[in-house]
Amino acid sequence: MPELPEVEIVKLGLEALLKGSHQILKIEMSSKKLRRFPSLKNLAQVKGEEIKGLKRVAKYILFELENFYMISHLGMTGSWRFLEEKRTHDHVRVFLDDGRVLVYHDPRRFGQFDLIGKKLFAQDKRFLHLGFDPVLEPEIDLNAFIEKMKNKSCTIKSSIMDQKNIVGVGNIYANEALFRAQIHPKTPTHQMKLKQWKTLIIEIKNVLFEAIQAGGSTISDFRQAGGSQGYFQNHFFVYGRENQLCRKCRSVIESQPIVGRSSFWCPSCQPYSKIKKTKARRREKSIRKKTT
DNA sequence: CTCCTATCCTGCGAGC
DNA sequence: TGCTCGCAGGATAGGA
Repeated sequence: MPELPEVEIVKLGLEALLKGSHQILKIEMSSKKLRRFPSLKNLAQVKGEEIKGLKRVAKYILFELENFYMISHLGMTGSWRFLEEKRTHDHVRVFLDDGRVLVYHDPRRFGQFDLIGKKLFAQDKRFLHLGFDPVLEPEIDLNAFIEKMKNKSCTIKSSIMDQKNIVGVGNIYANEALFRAQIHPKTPTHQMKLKQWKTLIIEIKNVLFEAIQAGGSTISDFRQAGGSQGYFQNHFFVYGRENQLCRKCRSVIESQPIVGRSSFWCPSCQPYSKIKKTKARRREKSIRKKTT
């Protein structure tokens, strides 16, 4: 479950391991399909190109080559390692001119590996409608942002996980940021007050920065580019803590899926009672009636 | 246009 | 012990 901090950590690790100039001799793909994979033509054309540098765009890692971008998205279980031996679920092998082989491993294959010509990059749908990056561009026009969000009926949790609004926040950090900002995850987006938005954006930045400092969060699969673990999972206030005591007020942490994703909150730090009856809540009630 | 749901995929752990 | 089943979730296609 790599989110912005984990992707940033992987990118920094790769950057360190790829210091100096490196040429790509060839790229081998496994026969199993990833969410995205390059055309045979691009795979052939990329031979001999040099890796000039790495960038993170949202949850994507971009290897800047001479004429291409090599695009990596870790999906749920993706990881990069320098390895010789073949393992199951190794899907991409990038052979470098110094003899090393950079291997992309991804059991669940939710990830992407792609090659795209630099000229086509600007119009690629994956990168066209991205929201602001809380780490790379921490200063935003708050009024314009709130204006964009004010008519949204969906929950605040899905709004901050929507890459069109803010990039890099996934399920874990959405839960954690909402706890820190003392906002219930089911709050309808249009009900958010100016002060709540200010606090929430600050807490999103805080939690992402702190997670990067801790080397990311290692939940089952995540590994840094060198294979080591992150430690931020030890600092979760709510994620995965259903029925445990709130670290701030000792109330019992609640959990329930919200738009299909597991969600956790403290009922007294993030009270639901403040929320007025809304379309969203009425709809939820009618769904409950149907299922009982 | 916006909103919302289903889908992809494998490993793991709970329950019997 | 060994089996089945449900869940984990980022992005996206397609339906309402």
